Amino acid sequence: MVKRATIGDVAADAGVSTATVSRVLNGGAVTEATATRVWEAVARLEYTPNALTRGVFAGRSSTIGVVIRDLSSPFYLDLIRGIDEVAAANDSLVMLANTFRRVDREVAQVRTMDEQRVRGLIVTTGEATDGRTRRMAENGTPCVIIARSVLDAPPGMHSISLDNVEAGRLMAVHLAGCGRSSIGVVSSGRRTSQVERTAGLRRALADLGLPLPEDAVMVAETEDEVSGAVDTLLVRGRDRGEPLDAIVCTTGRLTVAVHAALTARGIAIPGDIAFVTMDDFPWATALGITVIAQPSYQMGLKAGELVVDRPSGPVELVFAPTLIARTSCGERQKA
Amino acid sequence: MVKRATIGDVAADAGVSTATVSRVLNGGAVTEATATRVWEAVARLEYTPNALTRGVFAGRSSTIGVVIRDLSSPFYLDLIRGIDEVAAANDSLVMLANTFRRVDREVAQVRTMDEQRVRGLIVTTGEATDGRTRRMAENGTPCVIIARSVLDAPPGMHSISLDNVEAGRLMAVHLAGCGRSSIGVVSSGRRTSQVERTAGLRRALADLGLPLPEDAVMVAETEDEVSGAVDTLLVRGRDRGEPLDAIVCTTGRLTVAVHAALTARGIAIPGDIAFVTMDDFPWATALGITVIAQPSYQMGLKAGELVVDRPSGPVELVFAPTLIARTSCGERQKA
DNA sequence: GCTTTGTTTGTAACTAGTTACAGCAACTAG
DNA sequence: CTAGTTGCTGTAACTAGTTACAAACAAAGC
Repeated sequence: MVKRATIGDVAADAGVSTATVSRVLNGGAVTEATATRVWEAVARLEYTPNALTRGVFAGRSSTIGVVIRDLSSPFYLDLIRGIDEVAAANDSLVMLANTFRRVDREVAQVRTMDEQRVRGLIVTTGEATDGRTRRMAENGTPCVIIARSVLDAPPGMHSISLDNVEAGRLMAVHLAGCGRSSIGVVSSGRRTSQVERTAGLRRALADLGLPLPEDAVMVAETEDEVSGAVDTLLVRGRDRGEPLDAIVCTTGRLTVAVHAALTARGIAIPGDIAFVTMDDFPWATALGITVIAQPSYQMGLKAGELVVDRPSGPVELVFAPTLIARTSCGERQKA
Repeated sequence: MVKRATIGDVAADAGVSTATVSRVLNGGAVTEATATRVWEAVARLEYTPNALTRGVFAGRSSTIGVVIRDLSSPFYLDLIRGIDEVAAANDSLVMLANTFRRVDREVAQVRTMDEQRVRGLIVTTGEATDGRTRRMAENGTPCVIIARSVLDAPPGMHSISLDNVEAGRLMAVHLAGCGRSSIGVVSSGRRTSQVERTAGLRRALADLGLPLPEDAVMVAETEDEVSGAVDTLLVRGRDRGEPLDAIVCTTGRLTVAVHAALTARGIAIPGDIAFVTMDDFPWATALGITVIAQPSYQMGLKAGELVVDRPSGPVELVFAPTLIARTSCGERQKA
């Protein structure tokens, strides 16, 4: 095992002090002749500076920490790509952690990010680590909370989310416009984003004279629970005397499962039932699925910028969703 | 901005030396009474140890570096999930970088990983950084090359890849079994994995008495080039007097584009043309697309283990592909 | 009571860098 | 010919930890 060259080795090889080598590397005042000798030594010894040591002195590392709830979701992938774009433009790297939707892992990962003295932290959604992220912000580490708005955020603590109420409204208006009136909802849980989307949907539906009964909303935590949830929705609609003519899914994570549950029952989309879901994905075009898209890449870009630019106050950014109409709600197609 | 507590602050608060605090934190010989006082001081000051400083002393950081060519690919996402799993089990984190398929970015990112003194590096495919990864391996940083086999690997340099020839063979046997004989291939480029898949396909096809002409293979570097490539393939088949009855795609990255090109021309799958592609994906079931799956999650797991376990010699792992038959090649469906 | 032994703790050197400050040479000005 | 300014470089202190070594202390054995 070959030992790596240190700044001391370079200094000895070039016949100067470590201070001079440091100045050459970081652009201080040095003679051209000295600089040349140092650069030659750097090349000769294949010297690679130690970012850890630099970080110790600077008080923080140059990497951006990202804690993701669920890496399998395309939304998060695009978000990461946005963050990574900003990181690359700032000679930074992304330190990534996946919590697999588990609270204990979220706590551990955020703690580790703090220990790593990341230059900024981007978390989704960080309910369990609110205390630590606040403290990190106070310690000078900008924290960006994705998909949750933060009450009384201290300086350096920011939030980026989607206008979920508007997302629900877009779905309602679109479905009503397609002549649907009996709607069932599959939601993934009780976190704010899910609740807001359902609330937005319900409110807009009511405004259109189409009330959404409480029992027309089913929660499915995992993909396995989706099939049963869809069944229940179908039965309840029939019992109510208003057989379902539309299903809304409030999370992109369950789109595949809901679609599969519908087709497995021989239900035609949109012939029998209309289908709208959250988050655009590459295959949606081929499948003709109408979706509410989040500008996930742009959200990642903004999150990265908040970390890099370090605005002094707390920043709260709410992005607008857009409906991408395809054929799954029985839309009239253009020729 | 509140300054973070250091080990010195904890020592002062507990009335002991920094050495004792360090021993309490890392499990050295200390009196129970002392340990209690130190832990109380840690809690009181909300002390979070600095992983950078620890890394400086240890000579390396505790994070695993991962350089990915293209984060949009589902194959890489599963790979990362596998690596992340191992990292989490070892109190480690994943430091991620995306090269966006650009060589200059790959060089920069691998260099940065080296500067970060990552505990191990996992790269796809790292052709441009072969020299540096070899040196890193010699410096004691295990490097795992994904999707490329490494010649004369030094100790600590490993490779994980798919049996690409076998993947091609599986496609050939399956298509022949479905009665297809005139096959066109869309490939994504000239890198080894692509070439091997095509070669495996061609060899197996020849063994079955179905030669694959050179001009039945088209390269499409990007999604935009796919439509034209498919056109060319179709025309050439017709000109040859053997209209295409199957299209093979040798990369998961272009599956959507090839599928879209086919359906845009009103071509029925599998009625007019059979379709097989690489890499399984969630929607493949709904769409009935037959694929060659890579055990990407397992590959990530193994990559992570190679970094954590640091086997002494070079390790070369080749994984077997599996064909997942659905309906896109005109397979007989089970009742 | 003195030596031996073992446990606990502190001092100081070490990791690999950065930087404040001082020193020294060279050049210009008076 | 001296004084002042400027520019380059080295010394040493600093970042926040870890650890080798020595010292202090108590308990046990003789």
